[in-house]
Amino acid sequence: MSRRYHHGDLAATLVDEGVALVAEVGVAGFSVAELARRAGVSTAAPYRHFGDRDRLLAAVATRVARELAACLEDTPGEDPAARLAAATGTYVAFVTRCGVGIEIVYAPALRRLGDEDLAHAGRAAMDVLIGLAREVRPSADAALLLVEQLVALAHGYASLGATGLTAERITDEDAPTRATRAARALIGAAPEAPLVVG
Amino acid sequence: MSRRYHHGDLAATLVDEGVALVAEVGVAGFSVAELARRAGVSTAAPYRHFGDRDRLLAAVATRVARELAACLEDTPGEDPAARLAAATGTYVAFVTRCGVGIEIVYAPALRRLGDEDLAHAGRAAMDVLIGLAREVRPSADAALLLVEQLVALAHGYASLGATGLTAERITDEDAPTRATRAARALIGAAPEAPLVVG
DNA sequence: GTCTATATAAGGATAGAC
DNA sequence: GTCTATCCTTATATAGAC
Repeated sequence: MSRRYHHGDLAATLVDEGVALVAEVGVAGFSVAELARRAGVSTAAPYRHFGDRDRLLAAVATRVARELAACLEDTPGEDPAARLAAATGTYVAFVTRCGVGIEIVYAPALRRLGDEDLAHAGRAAMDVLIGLAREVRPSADAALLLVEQLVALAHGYASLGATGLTAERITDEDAPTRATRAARALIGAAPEAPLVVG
Repeated sequence: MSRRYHHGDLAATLVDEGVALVAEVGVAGFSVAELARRAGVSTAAPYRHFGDRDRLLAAVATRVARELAACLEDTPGEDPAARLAAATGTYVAFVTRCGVGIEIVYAPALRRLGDEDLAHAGRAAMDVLIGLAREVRPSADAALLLVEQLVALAHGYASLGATGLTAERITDEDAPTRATRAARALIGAAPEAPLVVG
């Protein structure tokens, strides 16, 4: 029996393994060579399916964004405010687990590609949060501002939790729980009217 | 007149240029080779002053942490709460300008070195924020929790501002201003009692 | 579609000359 | 203390065989 591997769909395998690779080494550590190694093919093989490194990474990013949107959508909660706070925690948990968040969609190298699928997936993920925010903030502008604040908060907790600023920690809660707590405070705070761009 | 450059203190020059290099290409883009090039010396020269790449980066990180502490200390404001909110904005402005924030102190590669100066500089920077927080939160635990939340928020705004999630932006304010606004909301929110680690 | 082999480039690090 | 020269590793990407 041959040790040779027949890939029915190497492209799909590469995206699957790519998500796992990013989860392990982060976006910075992503490399076509390492990905090929894990998929059990030569370093040249991926280039038959994706023109270059960035297009392959964009495909991985699209998959990640879709999984993120699905996670956010599944977040439970008793009322809209609770769901939104919990979704912030879900976001942190997702980034902790997957090594990357929504910022991959806006990575300069990938933006340059103008990938439609990627842009759409990124927008879909944000739309989940915006939908929840609209239920706790009357105006559309206030809802967007709140989402911006919560995403910043979540992104920060995800980064700090990973690198370990938590040497300063004062509780035994994990990063997602602490992010949820902070989100609750922010959601509960009285909204200031944002300036609308003229 | 000789084109030859005599460095009275190459070590100091390397740290100076290292800060500028990190500001330009980020921590990920930091390289001894590029730094040597900018200092006008061979790629071997830095290794006479710093054992390896990480020790050189640690020296740069220490300098960055000290500059950050100085920036935070200089933040003006009418009262403690206003100063703390403004300091959050200052942090975002610093990271935008210097390409890195307090997380460099906790980078795994550098933590492994156990560099005393670096650890001290990092703690000093955080102590500025903790000092301000203690003026707006009665308990030490609540103050630490608030600092954690504000640093997460600042870190998130700095990252998103850089990568451009601001495609979603609804105001014409810059990232530091928006971070200050969010910080104000968080500081104004009623503190929840944090769990103390047993 | 996949492989082998190769061109090209960058970086970390060391040995030994000066 | 600094340079030149070199080695080793890693990665992107392509050409041509199978």
